[in-house]
Amino acid sequence: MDAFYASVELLRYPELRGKSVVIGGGRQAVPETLPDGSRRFARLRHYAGRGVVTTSTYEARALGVHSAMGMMKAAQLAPDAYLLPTDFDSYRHYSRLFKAAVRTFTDQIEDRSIDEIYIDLTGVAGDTRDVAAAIKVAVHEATGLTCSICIAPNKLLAKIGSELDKPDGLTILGHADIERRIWPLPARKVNGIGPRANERLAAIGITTVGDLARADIGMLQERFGGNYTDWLARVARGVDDRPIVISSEPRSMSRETTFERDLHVRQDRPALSAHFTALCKRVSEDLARKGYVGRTVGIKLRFADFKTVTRDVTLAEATAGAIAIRRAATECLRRVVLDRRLRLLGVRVSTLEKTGNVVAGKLQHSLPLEDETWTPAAVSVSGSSAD
DNA sequence: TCTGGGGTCCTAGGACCC
DNA sequence: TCTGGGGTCCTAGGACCC
Repeated sequence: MDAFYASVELLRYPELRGKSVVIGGGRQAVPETLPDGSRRFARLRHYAGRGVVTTSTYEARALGVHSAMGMMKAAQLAPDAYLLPTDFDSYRHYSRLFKAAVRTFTDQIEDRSIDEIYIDLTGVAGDTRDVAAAIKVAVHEATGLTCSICIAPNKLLAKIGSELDKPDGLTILGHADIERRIWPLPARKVNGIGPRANERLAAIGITTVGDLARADIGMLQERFGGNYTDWLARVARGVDDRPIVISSEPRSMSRETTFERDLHVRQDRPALSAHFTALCKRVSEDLARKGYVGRTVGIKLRFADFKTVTRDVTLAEATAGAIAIRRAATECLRRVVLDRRLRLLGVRVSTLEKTGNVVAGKLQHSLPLEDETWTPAAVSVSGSSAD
């Protein structure tokens, strides 16, 4: 889908069409409806606080505002841009609509994310370009939104190709097109070559897919190891034999929060404890709602210096209960030296098993849950805590 | 004025088992 | 008297994706 979240917002606020719009940040950007029915939108320049850009319209992108950019930086680049909060319920709604529209063509669909799918058109009758065009029409009729499609022999090429003609694109790529259309592209365009790999490749003079195709395999192996080199070599030739995976089970469920300010382990203990409990409850509810229990419970901490640590523990029995999760998460917490302020706290449950539908793990508020459990041993050891 | 939240997969070492 | 060759599970971290 093209600029999916932003496009969904423009359906609701058509007066913003053609303008720079940024979606993200915190909560306080809900448009206000005036007595005359017009709406007043927040402007990016007034934004203060933590948070990143979730997405932006093409107009804002032209000003250099991109996903994952800090909001403060975005505000410098595009102070006049309109600001909207994210509304995931709405995006999920349109996600279901567009996927249902595609499903009228085939059920051979791999669900990649809220706004992206792979479709196996092998068994679908008709010229593939016509089919793709018909899918685009169906998606637009169902949602009012445009998408970009690439028809290719595999997922690797389809993914790269779908971005060549955005928005509202329709691209056809065959193996014969690789040299002309894929090799000139930055290596970073390949799904799987991220910022880190891109940097390491650039350091040895490889910046395009074509560079990669011409690179000396032995040299790549020295730097990247065998498996990754094999993958890089296949990528450069457009080779990918991954199947379309039409169903899959979740591996983990988690919740995390970045605090509005970094919290001190002792001074802010009540707040931390409340966040911790709330996260455990939310994970518990998520598991129960979706019908899963999990055996491994983990925590994630991010310190003020952005260093991140995780700890996890595997239980004898799978659970979805908030109390059991909190108990296990507390055990994990005690294994971390808490000598710096915390920026983020997260709780995760993995090694999932399906239960069917189980009533949400009940939480007994009377138990030690609220407070006593946030007593990290390391803090006591450091000697500064009297309580 | 840096840097969200929800995921997946891979690697690597150690424990443990036969 | 330095000790094989499998295997699985657990834990921690990191890259990457949307």
